This record gives sequence, structure tokens and C-alpha cells, in this order.
Amino acid sequence: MKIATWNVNSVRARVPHLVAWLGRFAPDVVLLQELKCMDADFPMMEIEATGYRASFQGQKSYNGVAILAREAIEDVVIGLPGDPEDAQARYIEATVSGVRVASIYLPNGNPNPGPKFDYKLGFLARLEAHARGLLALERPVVLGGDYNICPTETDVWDEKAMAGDALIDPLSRAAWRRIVNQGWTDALRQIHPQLRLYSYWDYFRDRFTHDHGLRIDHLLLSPQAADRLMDANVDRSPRGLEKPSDHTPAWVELRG
DNA sequence: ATGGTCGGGCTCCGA
Repeated sequence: MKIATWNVNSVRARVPHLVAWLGRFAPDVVLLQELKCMDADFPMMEIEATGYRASFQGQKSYNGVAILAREAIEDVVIGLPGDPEDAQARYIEATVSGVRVASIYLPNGNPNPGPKFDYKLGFLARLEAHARGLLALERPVVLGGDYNICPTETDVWDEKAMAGDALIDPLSRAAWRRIVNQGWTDALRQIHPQLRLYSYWDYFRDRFTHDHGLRIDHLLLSPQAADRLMDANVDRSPRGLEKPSDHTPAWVELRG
């Protein structure tokens, strides 16, 4: 069972790449972020034509998350609990083939410091509380998405160039560790402990050409999912196409 | 070296 996460930076702008990649990579589940469209504008027909179903939470212009799957998408929960005032479309969770999956678009948090960084830390605190409840289910759970956090120096092409950035802030990293240390497995790091594996390259300054990237897209596995972990990686190929997203898919393969 | 380039939606915001 292949589960992937991909920040597409506008699902409508990325329909050709998304459709081609679904056909080539054939994932069982895809967790999308940054749809950048309202529900009514989601390209449902184009995606269904590829053999996938979709559940999603859209929003005008910003954010937006989706779960695509070839099998049924059940028990959908939209929104991260803990703040009824939060209107940003950043969280969707569902069950596919017995695996609980979440598509998460964590706040970027820049400029740092400021209210956007405070919102990021608040969102992380809510995610920490919710993740603890998911672990208690003692089921296979995969928390995938754009976390907007580089967990360690190995996940950044150049820490100096990122000085002061919310993506490498010690408070962001500490919040990430608090979640992981509950008992989650960072799937790509588990399979590739030392590799520089990036999932994002900024559009400007030919960052992809020079492999000046960041690892900010992650798949966290509950122990019951980690038991089944066979392989994990990023698929760099979509990032090299014309009109790419600035992110490329990260994926895990689970036994069964 | 505080620039550069995208996407969305409409003269600038978010990343």
C-alpha cells in the first residue's frame, strides 16, 4: 500500500501533473495540500477520470487539503480539533483500507516573530494533543503533509541562509520532537537515516537546479503502521517538469 | 545578498 503526500501549490494549476503522476506512480492514497480553491472549483471530474475518489476541505485563494484514494474514503473528519475559531482549511482525516490517514497543511509561520508564528505554535500544540489520541487507538495511522518544519540540520541545504526562519526555529523543532517522541516514526528518516532528502525547493534562484532544498513534507507512522513499513522516499521527478509545484511528493510503502 | 518567482485574484497577499 503506497501512501504519498504532495503540496501541489494550486490543485487547478497542477491538474496535468497530478493526473500524469497518479497514472505513473499509482499510489493507493494521496494527501494533498495547498489546493488554493473553493470546494466548487475542485477538479473532481478530472481526478475521478483517473480512477480516484476525493474528500477535501477547500478555501478561497489559500490553504485547502484533500485525500485521494482508489478505495473508499470513510469516517472523514474535517478540521483539527481545539480551536472552533480557526477557519483555515488545513486538516482532513479519514480511513482508507483500514488505515487512518491525515492530510496536514501546517502554517508556515513567517514572518518570525509575529502573529503568524504564534498561530503555527498554537496549531502544533493542537496537533500534539490530537496525535496523542490517535496513538491511543493502537491502529495503523499515517499523519502526512507539509509540516513547514525542517526537523534537523540534515533537512536544510544551508542553515545560515535560513537564519531566523520559522521553518528551522528551535520552537518549531521542539514542537515537532514533542509529537515524534510520543511514539511516531518519521518514515523517510527511518529508511534513510543520513541522506539529504529534500521535498521542497524555492522557485527563485534556481534552487532545484542546485539542489538547494528543504525536507518539510513528512509522513509520521503510528507503531502499528511502522510495523508494516517497507520503503519510503521522495519522487523528485514532478519538480523538474514545466510549471511545477515548489514541492515534490514524499511517499511510504506499507506491507499489505 | 531582504532579492528572487510563483498562484490567486484583482493592485497586493502568502509562500
